[in-house]
Amino acid sequence: MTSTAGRAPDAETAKISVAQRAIEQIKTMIAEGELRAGQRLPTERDFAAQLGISRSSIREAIRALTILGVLEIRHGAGVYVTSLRPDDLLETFGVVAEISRGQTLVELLQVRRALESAATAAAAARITDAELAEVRRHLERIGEGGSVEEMVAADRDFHQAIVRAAGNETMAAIVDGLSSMTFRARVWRGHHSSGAVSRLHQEHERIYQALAARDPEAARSTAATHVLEVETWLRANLGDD
Amino acid sequence: MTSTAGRAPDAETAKISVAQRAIEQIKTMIAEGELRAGQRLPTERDFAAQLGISRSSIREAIRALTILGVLEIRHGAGVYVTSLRPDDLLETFGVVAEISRGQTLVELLQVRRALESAATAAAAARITDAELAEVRRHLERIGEGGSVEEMVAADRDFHQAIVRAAGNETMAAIVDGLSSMTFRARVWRGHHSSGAVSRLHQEHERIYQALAARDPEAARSTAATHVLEVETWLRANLGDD
DNA sequence: AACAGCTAATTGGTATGATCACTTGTACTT
DNA sequence: AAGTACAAGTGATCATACCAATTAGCTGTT
Repeated sequence: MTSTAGRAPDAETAKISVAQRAIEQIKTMIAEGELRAGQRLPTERDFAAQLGISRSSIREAIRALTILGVLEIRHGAGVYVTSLRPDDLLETFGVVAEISRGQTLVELLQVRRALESAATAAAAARITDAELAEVRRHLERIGEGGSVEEMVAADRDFHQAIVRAAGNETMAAIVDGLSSMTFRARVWRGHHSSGAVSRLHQEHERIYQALAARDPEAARSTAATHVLEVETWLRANLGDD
Repeated sequence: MTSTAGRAPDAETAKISVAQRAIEQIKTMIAEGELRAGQRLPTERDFAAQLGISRSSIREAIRALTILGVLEIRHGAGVYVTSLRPDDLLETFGVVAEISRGQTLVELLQVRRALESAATAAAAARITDAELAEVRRHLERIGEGGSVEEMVAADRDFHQAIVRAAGNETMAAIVDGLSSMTFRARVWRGHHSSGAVSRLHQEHERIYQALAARDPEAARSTAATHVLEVETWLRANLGDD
């Protein structure tokens, strides 16, 4: 993929489909700066003719790259290259979390543990008062109780605000994709039915205190502990799949 | 009939495209176990009729999910659900690394630093003698010199073997996608022209020693230092984009 | 009966053209 | 001058035909 794109045109690309080749061509155009962020592509009809393939094929290529967050389609207006920023490109990452089951969910949480603890530590070192206040607001939303949906949304916003404060958009996009809403809901429901919600509250509070104290090491360990709690819960409830 | 009648009058699925709805339906079928790993889907013609859409549309949906690593198409044989394992689902992750530039590359390295240091620490705690020997082999391949391509391949194999030894396939797949071959080549060429290759060698050696000593903390810090070295180099050479 | 090779049915891949739906710019109306 | 209506451009969907790869079944030989 990386290596074969630019080189030997015949050997590698001979057997793959027309649409696949079109995908590679467009990717190469972007990688080499021929197509830039925000730029408009030729119309489907023109582009198909230009590449010597049918409209069906170029459409498949365009849709594939749209799925990957590289292109954006505006009905009636044309096809454009996205901003190519991490949050565009990593949107599909969430699909993994959505359809993963069993052991893979545990593995995903381990990834989240590594990333979120690093991000929370970084956030502690550079978070602004305004950002910290926002984190506080989400924390209080969680404490207010309410429907599971509201709790889940507040929970996500809490962690998202922290990770964003770390100043690494790429990491934020990945962490965000790692935990789907349906999975978060499962965790909350599970903790609710077992009366363990207070434990989550405590952990959130500790994370906030570490951030407020601008203590990276405390932030790192409290964040890791929090994800680990979810991890442990999941291991004990894997039978539900 | 399939979509609008079956569920709530969702404002969500009202405006999205036919193909997009088909994608969601297939994903839901997989998430709910209606479609299992390795299972075969109806033929394009049957499936299209079943969902009440055209073959073109179902094809777009199928291709999109193929790109995401969820489905696998076998020409003449049918469409199948993949293993749904992380290495299938995260293959597209590499696209981000391929087309990223500038600041995003730095951010990607920071993600890699967090993940690879965690994975290397885990590997130190559980690596087998056989796995350690494999790591050693790749390390010696790097030391032997040779073409840049060979060095790059050996470098990738070295890190890959370590991350795999951590026992988390998901993390391994992500880390693997984080560093494209073209980027690795850039790093090696850059260090070669500045005579700093020996620094990379030293770092690799230290990582290996930490693994051989089964010392997780040493493994964590040596791995982090190594990625940080690349990170620092990149910051100083961002003008090349 | 067992096996090899060929044939035909099955199924995905591509192409084409028609038609629908959305966006945008422009000319017209008020 | 502002707003509206229209028309051109462009993506969305569909239907159909034909090409290409695979698979299963048949045929023929041994």
